[in-house]
Amino acid sequence: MTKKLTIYDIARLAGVSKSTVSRVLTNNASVDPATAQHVRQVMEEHDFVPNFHASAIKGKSPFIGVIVPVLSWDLMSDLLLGLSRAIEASPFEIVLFTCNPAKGYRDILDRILATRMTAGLLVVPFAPVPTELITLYQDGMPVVLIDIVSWRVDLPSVSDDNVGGALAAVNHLLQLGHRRIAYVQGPAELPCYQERYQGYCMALRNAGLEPDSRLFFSGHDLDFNGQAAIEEIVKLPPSVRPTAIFTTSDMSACGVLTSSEEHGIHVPKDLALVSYNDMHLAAHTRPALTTVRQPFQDMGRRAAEMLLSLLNTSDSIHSLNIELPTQLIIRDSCGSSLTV
Amino acid sequence: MTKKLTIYDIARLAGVSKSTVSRVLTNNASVDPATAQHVRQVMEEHDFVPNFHASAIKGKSPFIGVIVPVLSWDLMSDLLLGLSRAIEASPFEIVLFTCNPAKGYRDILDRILATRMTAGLLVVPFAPVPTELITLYQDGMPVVLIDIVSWRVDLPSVSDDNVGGALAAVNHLLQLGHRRIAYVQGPAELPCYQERYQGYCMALRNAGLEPDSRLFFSGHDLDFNGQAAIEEIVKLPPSVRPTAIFTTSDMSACGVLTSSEEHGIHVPKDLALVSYNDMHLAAHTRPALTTVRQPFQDMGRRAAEMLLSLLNTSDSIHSLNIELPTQLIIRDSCGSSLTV
DNA sequence: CTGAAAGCGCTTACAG
DNA sequence: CTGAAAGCGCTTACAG
Repeated sequence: MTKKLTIYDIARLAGVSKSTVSRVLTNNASVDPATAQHVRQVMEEHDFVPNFHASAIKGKSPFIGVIVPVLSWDLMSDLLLGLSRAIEASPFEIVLFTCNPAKGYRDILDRILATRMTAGLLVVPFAPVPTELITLYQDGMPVVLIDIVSWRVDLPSVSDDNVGGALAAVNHLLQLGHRRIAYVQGPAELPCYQERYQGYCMALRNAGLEPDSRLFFSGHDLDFNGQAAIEEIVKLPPSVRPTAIFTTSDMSACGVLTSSEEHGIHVPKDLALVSYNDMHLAAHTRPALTTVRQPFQDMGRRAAEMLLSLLNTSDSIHSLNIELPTQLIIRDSCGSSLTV
Repeated sequence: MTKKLTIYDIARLAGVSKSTVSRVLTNNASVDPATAQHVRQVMEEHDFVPNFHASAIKGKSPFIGVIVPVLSWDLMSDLLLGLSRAIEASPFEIVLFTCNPAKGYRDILDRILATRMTAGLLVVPFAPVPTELITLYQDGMPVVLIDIVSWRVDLPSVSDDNVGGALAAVNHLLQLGHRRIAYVQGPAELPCYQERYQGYCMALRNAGLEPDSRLFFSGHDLDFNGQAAIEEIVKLPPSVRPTAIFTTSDMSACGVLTSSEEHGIHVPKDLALVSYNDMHLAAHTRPALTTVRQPFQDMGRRAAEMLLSLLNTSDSIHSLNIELPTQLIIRDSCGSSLTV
């Protein structure tokens, strides 16, 4: 194994002291531009890369911690993709922590806190943000939340516009002439669903309509939700039966599709459907889903950029909160092309 | 910020020297069981976690590097999931490197090599395994390949059974009575496709059939592939036209589905379809795909376990190669339930 | 089995 | 602007 060079070797080769080499490495102290240039060249020639761990022990860590819940959701990869692209271009590396939602992130935060392992943290919270994280932030560790659930907390964050997304979705159905639009959501305790419901109500009211509680469906199991909604809907008297349905997640939409098929209900002819997420599968269901695209890749990128800037400026910027717009992707399930 | 404890503090609290504390930390030297127990208890009481970076500078790194190509493929998350579960239970953390396939992994490997940043490496190769990696391994850095492309190289690896998977897929179609089975694959230079083709041929020959070159389709763009195959197939004279099609990736199957629909070809009635991968969307297309499930989560887990054991035994185990079985998931696209 | 001491590769006041 | 020196928190021969 080729002997590893140290700053001492570089110092010797460049004819300076290792203090100077270290200074050009951290470039936070004044070094004569000419010597700096020379040192840099020597490092280049010898493919010198400083030992991360040695730097980290006194200086700052070269790692950015990324804490995500379930990796098995395809949109999580989009998020990781966006964020890793942004970090790739920086001198930092990504340390990935997956968090068993059941266990919570206390363990992980303790470890990070105790070991000063990371310079900053990018976290995708899946439960109310724990006070440990806030403490950590107040103590000087830069943290940026990628908040897809919309937990409100006084920390820098990137989120997406749930109200606006739902508004656009329901407006689209209204424009197609639908008046009775059912609403299906996941666990009611999650703020993102509350916000999407707000958007739904707002759209209806703007059109002079009132939400009908018989058309409201909520439940924990997304997969199952949509199916359950259809089971209820078919029992409704024709006069109150919806002609359209807004599912606040694509998994629910899949349930709606499955169950509709079983009941001989044709989507979109008999029932128009607009969904939420734009998971990869949304383009491949039959009919393909008209759905609100959440900008996960962008959210990842923006969050990483925010963290990187927090890392660069020693003065702690006050809590930034960026909310990214969503986009309605029109495919086949809403029957846009049909006359309703 | 609560003052960080060091082994010196623990030593003082436990009434021993920091050498002893360090020894129980690394537990690779003889320490009196009673004192070890006592020290451990003191650490426990004070929530002591050693500084990773400090350990890493002399001892071994607490990081396992994971190098993956595109994160945007949903099965990649399954892989990460399996591997992170296994590593979670260990004292190691995951450092994630995403590799722009265009750039290749030379840069990354150089960095890892130069900085001794990781104790071991889990890599998902997307291009022929570079010699740097082999050198790294020979120089003592444990490496395990998660080889979904089936690059053959003398390194510990976990892969899946391409020949067997294809064999099962085509056998299933043969059992349903199909005699003319088309074959669609991705880039021919990838060994995994060559192996799947072997399985395809093997199944046909076992049934006394010969592969027909007019039913062979290969191309780089998976998405497009399936569509292109259908375009060709419809031009074929009825006598040679296939009654079934085996696509070696789910993306191609999506293309087949789309294009079939356009041509009024009903899957599975007019054309039975068996695919490969079992991506998440496979269950949600219409018809849902009968497809060969690749055991990505298991592959991740097994690879991590192998690496962990490599990390524990100082004597380098000779190149282990595990090949995991695939499983044919029967859904609707093959028309199992129909009489052909 | 255990301490005192030297050292890992880097950073950072402290002088100049 | 730059060196010599002390130090980060841990590990590991070296004695005992």
